[in-house]
Amino acid sequence: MATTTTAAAAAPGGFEPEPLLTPAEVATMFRVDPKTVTRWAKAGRLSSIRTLGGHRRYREMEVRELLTGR
Amino acid sequence: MATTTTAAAAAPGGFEPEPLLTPAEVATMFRVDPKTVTRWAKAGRLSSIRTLGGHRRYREMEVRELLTGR
DNA sequence: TTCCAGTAGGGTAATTGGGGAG
DNA sequence: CGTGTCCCAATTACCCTACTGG
Repeated sequence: MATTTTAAAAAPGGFEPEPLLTPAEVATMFRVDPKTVTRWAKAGRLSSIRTLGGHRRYREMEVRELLTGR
Repeated sequence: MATTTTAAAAAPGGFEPEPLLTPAEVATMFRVDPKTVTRWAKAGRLSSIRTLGGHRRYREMEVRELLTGR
């Protein structure tokens, strides 16, 4: 496997899996409580993807942009 | 339009093989542990195809729909 | 055939969601 | 108005050993 630096492909169909972050990871990045991140998602300030069990996952790209000040 | 197959793998007998994903691939897409994907399959939340050795394979189409909130 | 990363199990600890009060 | 903390139930992550897939 020639995984250079941008290793992202996980599906053989040329399908690109999107990098996601857990609530705890986002909370750490913003230096807030995970509950606060959940509130942001509920308020629509932050888009979230749900696991089949109901847990939230956040787009790394979106979080990075918000951290960078957009 | 006789064969409107957009672009699919060839199969003897005009049979269309369905794109399948491994537990690790599905786990990466949802940002969860492969064991969690197995749990989803056992709970019936996600349909799975079993290999002759007992390993599970998942339909890429179904996984993508679940990811997109379908 | 051998090799080994990945998977299936089971069991237990850690996160998360949701509500609600401060 | 926004955040951190408490509760409980549900979901998920990590531990191990044995077997499968390419």
